[in-house]
Formats: sequence, C-alpha cells, structure tokens
Amino acid sequence: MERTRPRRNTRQRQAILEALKKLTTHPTASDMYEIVSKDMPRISLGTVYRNLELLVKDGSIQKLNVSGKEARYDGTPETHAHVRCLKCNRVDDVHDLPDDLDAGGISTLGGYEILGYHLEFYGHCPACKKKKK
Amino acid sequence: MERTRPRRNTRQRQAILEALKKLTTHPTASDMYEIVSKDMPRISLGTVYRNLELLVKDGSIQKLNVSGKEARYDGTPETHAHVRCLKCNRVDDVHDLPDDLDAGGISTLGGYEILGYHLEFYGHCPACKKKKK
DNA sequence: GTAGTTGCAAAACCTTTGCAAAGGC
DNA sequence: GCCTTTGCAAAGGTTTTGCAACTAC
Repeated sequence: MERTRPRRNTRQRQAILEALKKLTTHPTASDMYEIVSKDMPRISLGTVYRNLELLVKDGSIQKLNVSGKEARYDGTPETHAHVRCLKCNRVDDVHDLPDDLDAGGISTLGGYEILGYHLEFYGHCPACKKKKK
Repeated sequence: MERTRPRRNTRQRQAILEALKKLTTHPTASDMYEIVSKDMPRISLGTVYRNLELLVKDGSIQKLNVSGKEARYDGTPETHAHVRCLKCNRVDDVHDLPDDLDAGGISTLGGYEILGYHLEFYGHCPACKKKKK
C-alpha cells in the first residue's frame, strides 16, 4: 500500500516510543502528550497523534479502541487480550486467559482472510468493585 | 443506577428497532438515520442516537465500536464475535468460531469481575481480497 | 539541498446536549 | 395534564489536516 516504516528518527518519535514502552498502563494520546511534554515542552498534540499512528502502522505498538471513547495505546507489539473497567475505564492486560485464543491458527472465517483480532473483556476492576458496595 | 427500559413507545423508537432487527448488516448511527428517514422524514439524527443508546442500555441491541471509527449497531442481543474488513470496514458476524470462547464461563480475570467481552477479528473480506490483486 | 516532520491552529468528524414544542399515556 | 421525547441547532471531545518553518539525512 504505502511505506509504513518511518523514514527519520526524530527526537519526538523516539521520545514517544520510549515513553510508551516504559509504561505498563495503556495511555490515551493526550496522556502521552502530557508525559512527553515534560521533556519536550514544545511538542504538539498533532505530532503525538501522527507519530502514534505511524508506530501503529509500523507494528511497533498497538492501538486499542474498543470502548468507543478515546483510543489507548499499548507499547507491546504482540496481540493479547485486555480487560476494561466499565466504571473507571482503566485497561489492563490479560495474561492468564484460561482458554487461550490463538488467532495465528485461524486464517479464514466466513471467507475473510484473517490478520488478527481484538479481544477485550469488560467488567469491574478490583478498586471499583470495592467502591460499589 | 437508573431506569434503562424506555418509558414510552414512540414511533421513532419502534421504527429504529424494527429497522435494525431486519438487517443482518451492522449499520452506523447515520446509516440508521438514513434508513429510518425514508419512512419518517422529520426524524433527527439526535433522536436516532438517543434511541440507539437507550436500546443498548436496555439490552435490546448491541453497540460495536472496536474499530475506533463510527460505532456500529447489531440488532441481536446475544454476544457474538465479529469480523471487520480493514479495507472497506464492512462488519460480519462470526458463526463458525472454531474454538468457541465462552465468556459466560469466565467470571474473574486478574481481580476483575467480568461481565462480558468484545471479540473482533480483522482482515480482508472476500470482495476486497479480489480487488487486492 | 531536499523531502519528511514539526508546531500551530483550524477543520473535520462523530456524538451529545439544551431547549422549546410535540406527543404518549 | 404531566412528563418523556422529539427536532433543531449548537456545543463537545477526539482526531485529522493545511501550511510555513524546521531538521534529519
């Protein structure tokens, strides 16, 4: 289709990727903007969006947008499931999926050529479960 | 939390639900607006959004917004997997999932209380596969 | 030097909301 | 008649984009 690998290693792109890789949370674009802004006060939100998008196309990171709210980014390139809290919108990784789903093994479904999947569970996180009472 | 079942059976709400139930596709809110507008030219897009949202809360229909683009609606209340075409953005149901995922059987994951899941595969639909060449 | 990138601001896009009028029950 | 719902339009929030200046290579 078109070139996906970034041509130039700009300071902005490096900073965004590094900051995201360090996090185990799943920040939104504007979270990333705030984080990177600390070291690079003149960076713009547009640049953050552009680079996150490039890195996603690149395969370096993942974009999660199951909730219909702001997209969130995941510094891990490997596909894996997520859990989202319906109350606080927090997103965690799922590592202990009992019956692991291996999309790599599924190549076609109803005539589609399958390239991957998004699997997101939803419910209440531990903190919100407590508050509920 | 608050009442979720609609109080009044308005013509607009009926028309929206009926139209959606008839479809096996997964229309966006504005698709629904266009469809319902044919019989009800003065309906507004806001009303379509409000009613779709009510019906979702109600459990009568489902909302799909894994792609990060416009949300799509599904006239079936039962949770099931979907496939989305990365090129044309078409969404189909998955009926022949080889290794069926039973979220009903999963009640906790990493401390979360699990209430459901969204599973969406992505790839290229039959039509787009042909065009690719 | 050149073409990809940035910062900035405006625009685009989808969705939600305020409000007066209309309409179920 | 009361109170939810509608239609309309404006506002909201996130993401994208146009453009001149900048910078990596």
